[in-house]
Amino acid sequence: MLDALAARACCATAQDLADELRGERGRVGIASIYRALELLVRLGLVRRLDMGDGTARFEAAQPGGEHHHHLVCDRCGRVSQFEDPHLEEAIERAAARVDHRIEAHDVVLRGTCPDCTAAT
Amino acid sequence: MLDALAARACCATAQDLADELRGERGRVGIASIYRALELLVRLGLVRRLDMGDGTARFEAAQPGGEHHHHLVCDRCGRVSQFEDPHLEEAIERAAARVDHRIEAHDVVLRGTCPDCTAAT
DNA sequence: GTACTTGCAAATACTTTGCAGGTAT
DNA sequence: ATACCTGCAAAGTATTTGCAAGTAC
Repeated sequence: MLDALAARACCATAQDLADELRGERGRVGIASIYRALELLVRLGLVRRLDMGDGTARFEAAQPGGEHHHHLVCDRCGRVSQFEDPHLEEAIERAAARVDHRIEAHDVVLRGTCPDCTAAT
Repeated sequence: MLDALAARACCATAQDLADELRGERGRVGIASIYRALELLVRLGLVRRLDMGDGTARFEAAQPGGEHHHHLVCDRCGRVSQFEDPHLEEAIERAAARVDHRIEAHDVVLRGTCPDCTAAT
């Protein structure tokens, strides 16, 4: 049940998840959402990420260490995703060069999405 | 005056800035900090960034488009910075490949800092 | 005086916590 | 009955906004 909520498209806010679950089952407290998410994050099944809009977003962790990064539209705020093995590799190398023991990384690209560019 | 507050080491929270300014001048409202920061961000002199701890951080933008990225310690929460031209280049290439018009990017590496590794 | 900035306090998120009631074992 | 999970409501943070007072021109 808890995994089911995380197994959706791309990153969702706690509110998104609450709305979706309220459609499927009856009453769902927002607190339960946060509690479940906290657990899942601790288990490494869900990643929590911030994209500068003050609200946390959550997304299911890919099984094979596989993961994507995010594009945020400055205009409409929409978040989409992309993958780039070459970038991934460059990050690995950068991570090896610093004196921290790196375990994870986040990349966010900000700009204007095609829709908003067209709507100008 | 406003620039002076942004011209500090690495990223600072609004609260940090308020504390610092209260030491220099007398009373400073937290609201003024946010108002000044909002203005500076809009002017492109300050960058706002989130590192997943729910509180926004601010840092002065480097003049020459020069910029660094961040390392966050999972243990102590300390934030440090690093630069990597090679990574920078890889990001540029990735940005060119997506269909958004990219104007900025953030990279955060998470892991354990040397101090915390030693303290284990 | 007019226009702009300021600090305080109230308002608004978003997230976490306390608690009483319900479910499962 | 015990232990756990839930929803609601209250508490806690971080940030924004309204407003009266202060400053600059």
